[in-house]
Amino acid sequence: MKPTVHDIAKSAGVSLATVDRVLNSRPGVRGVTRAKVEEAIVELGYVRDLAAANLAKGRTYSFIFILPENDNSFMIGLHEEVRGAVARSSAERTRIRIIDVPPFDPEALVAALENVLVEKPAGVAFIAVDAPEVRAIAERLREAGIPMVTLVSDLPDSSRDHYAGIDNIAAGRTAGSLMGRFLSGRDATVAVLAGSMLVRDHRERLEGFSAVINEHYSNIVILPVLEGRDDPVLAERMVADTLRRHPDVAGIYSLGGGNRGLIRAIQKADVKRPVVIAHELTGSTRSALGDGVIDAVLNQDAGHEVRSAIRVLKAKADGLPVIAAQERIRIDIFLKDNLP
Amino acid sequence: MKPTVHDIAKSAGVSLATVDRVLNSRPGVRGVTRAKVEEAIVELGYVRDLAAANLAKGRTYSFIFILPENDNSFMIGLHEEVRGAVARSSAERTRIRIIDVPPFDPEALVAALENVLVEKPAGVAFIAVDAPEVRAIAERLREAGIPMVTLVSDLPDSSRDHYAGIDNIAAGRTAGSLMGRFLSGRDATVAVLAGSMLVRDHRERLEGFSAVINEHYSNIVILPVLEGRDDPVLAERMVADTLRRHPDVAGIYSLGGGNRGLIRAIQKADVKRPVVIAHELTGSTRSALGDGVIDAVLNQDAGHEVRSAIRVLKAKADGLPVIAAQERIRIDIFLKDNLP
DNA sequence: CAATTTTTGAGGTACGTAAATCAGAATTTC
DNA sequence: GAAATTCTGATTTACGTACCTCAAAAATTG
Repeated sequence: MKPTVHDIAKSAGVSLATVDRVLNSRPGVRGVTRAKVEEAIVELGYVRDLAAANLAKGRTYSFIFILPENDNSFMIGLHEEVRGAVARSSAERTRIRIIDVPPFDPEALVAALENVLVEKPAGVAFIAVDAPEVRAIAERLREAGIPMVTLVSDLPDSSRDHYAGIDNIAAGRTAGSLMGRFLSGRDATVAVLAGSMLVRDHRERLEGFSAVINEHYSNIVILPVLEGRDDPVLAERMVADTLRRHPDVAGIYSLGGGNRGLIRAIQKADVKRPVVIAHELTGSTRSALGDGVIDAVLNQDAGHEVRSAIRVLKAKADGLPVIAAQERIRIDIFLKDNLP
Repeated sequence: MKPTVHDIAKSAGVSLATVDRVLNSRPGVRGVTRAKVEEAIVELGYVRDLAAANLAKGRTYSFIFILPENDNSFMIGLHEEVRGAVARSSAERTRIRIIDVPPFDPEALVAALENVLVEKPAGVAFIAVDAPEVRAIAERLREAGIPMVTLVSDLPDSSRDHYAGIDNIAAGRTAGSLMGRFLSGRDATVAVLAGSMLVRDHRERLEGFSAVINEHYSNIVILPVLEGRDDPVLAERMVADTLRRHPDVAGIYSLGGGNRGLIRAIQKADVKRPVVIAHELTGSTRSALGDGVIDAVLNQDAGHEVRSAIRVLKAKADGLPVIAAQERIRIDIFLKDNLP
C-alpha cells in the first residue's frame, strides 16, 4: 500500500499538521522536527498524491498560449490544435487562454508577456521572436517563477524552461542530406526559398542545409537565398524568375512558407522537374507530394508540440521531472509513399 | 465553475443519491427520473471528475504487459521502456506487471493470456503472434471486457481495442521509395534480409517494399528474400554469400533484426558499398549510419509505443475517447545527419 | 384499500491532501 | 523564573465522487 501523510505522521512520531507544514514548507517547524519528518518521508518512500492534492486545493492550472495571427497553414493548424486542447482542458483541471499577437513583432510579444506577468498564470507558452527585449522579459518571468515554454521557434540561452519544437539545424541537415542523395552525385545547382532570414528557424534550417551540402556534396552549388516572406504570390514570382534565369536548377529547398506559390511556379515552368524538398505537410504540399511535384516534406506535428508544451508546463508547475525522450519533437519525413 | 453532482441534483430536482444511482448505473431509479437526471447532465455539461472518482474508489489501474524474451536490441529496449513505465506507475495510480514469454510462440502467448483472463486486470498489452488460437483467446478477453492493446506487431481483424505500433506496409513502402531514389534510376539488383516470413510485420514490410519497387522502379530487381532469423551470425553468412554470388548488388533492405551481422558482412566484403536501408536505431545501426555503411534507418520508438499503449489502456478502462492523432506511432527516418 | 414492492431522499463515511484554528507544550528572552 | 515567543498537536472542514444505510414516499399489486 502506498504510504500517506498519516503513515508519515505516525512513523515520524509527529502530528498530521506538522507533516503538512513540512510538505508544504509552511513555517513553524523546528529544524530537528523537520529533519525527522523528512527522514520518514524518504524512509517510507512517500510520494504526494497529486490528484488528491489538486482536489484539495481546488486547483486548476491556468496556462496562456501566445500565438501569432499568421495566416499560413501551419499556424492555422497550430491554432486549431491549441483550441482542441482548450476544449479538452476542462477535463484535465486546466484552463488555457489564447492571446493573439501580430507575427514577427517583438514589441507585441513583449507586451503580451508583460500582461502575463500581471496575470501570473501557472505557465505560459509562446512562439519566440529572437530579440533582446524578449530575452529581458523572459528573465523577469523566470524571476516571477512562471514556467515558460517556447513553441516552434526557440529562444536559446534564455530563461525559458523548455523548447517544444524541432531542431531546425538537424532539419536543415536532413534536407541537405536528402537533396544530395536524390541528386545522386551529379553536378547541380540548387535554389533555396525561405520566408525571412530574420527568423531564427529559417536561419537555422539554411545553416544545416548549407553545412551538409558543403561537407558532403561539393558538386552542388547553392544559389543566393530567395526571401519570399512566406507569401505565395511573391514566392511564385521569385521561383519562376529563378527557373527562367537558371534553367539548370536541379533542386529547390523550400524551408519556409509560401509553398503554394512554389508549387504553381514549378508546374507552370517549362523545365525538367527539379528535386523539391519542402517543410510542413499541408493540403497543398500533400497533394504536390502525390503529384510528384514535391519529393519530400519535412514536417513538425503541431499537435504534438502543443500537447508536449502543456505536459511540460504542468510538470514544471508541479515541480515534477520531465521525460525528455517523450518531449523530443520529431522531424517527420514524408515521401509520397508514407503519407499518413 | 465546473458543474458537480450537487449541481445536477439541484437542477434535476432529485437527491444526490439518485444522481449517483444514474451515474453509476445502479438499480432503483424509474425511467422518468433517470431521464430527468440525464437531461440535467447534458444540459449542464457535466463531466465526472476522474481524479476525484478514482480517489474515492481507491482505484489503481492494473495492467499486464506480455513481452517476448527476445535478446535483440529492440526488444531489450522495449523491456526497458516498460520497466521505466513500471517505475513511474505508482505515481500515476497504475500498477504494471510484466509477463515474459518465449518469442514467436503462439501457445505460450495463449497461455499467458489465459492467465490474464483469470487475473482480470484493467487492461493488457501484448506483442501479437498472428495465429488463430491467439485470435480466439483475444475474443474471449473482449467478452470478459478486458481492454486489449497490441504492441509492435498487430493482430488485425481481431477483438483488440487498439494497435500501438507502426504501419509496417507504409514502412516498407518508405524503404522502397528511399531505395529507389538513392539508386537514382540505374538498373540495379537489390537484396532483402528479413528475420522470418512467418512474422506479420516482416511480411508487411516486404509487401510494401516490393509494391513500391514494382510500381515505380521497374529497373530494380529484387533477389529472393534471405531469412536470417534475426540472428547476426546467420545474417552475416547469408549476406556475405549473396555479395559473393551477386557482386552487382547495389542495395540491401534489412527489414528485421540481425543488423550486426549485416554490417560485418558489408564491411568485410570487397565490393562497392551498396545502398543499405535497415530498421531500428540501435547502437550498431547508429554507428553504421555514422560510418556510412548504412544509408537510412527506419525506426519505431519503443518508448512512444509503450506510453501510448498505457494511455490507451487507461482511456479504455475509463471508457474515454482516444486522441487518434496523438496515438499514431510514427515511422522515424534517420539519416546520418539527423541522428538525435 | 391494505399490503407489498419499488423508488427516492437524507445523511453519513471514505479516499488523500490542503489549510485553517486553537490550545498546549517547549523554548527563548529578559 | 516569569513572560513572551516559537513550535507542535489535535481537530475540523473542504475538494468531488463513490458507496452505504435507513427511513420515507410513491407506485404497484392483490
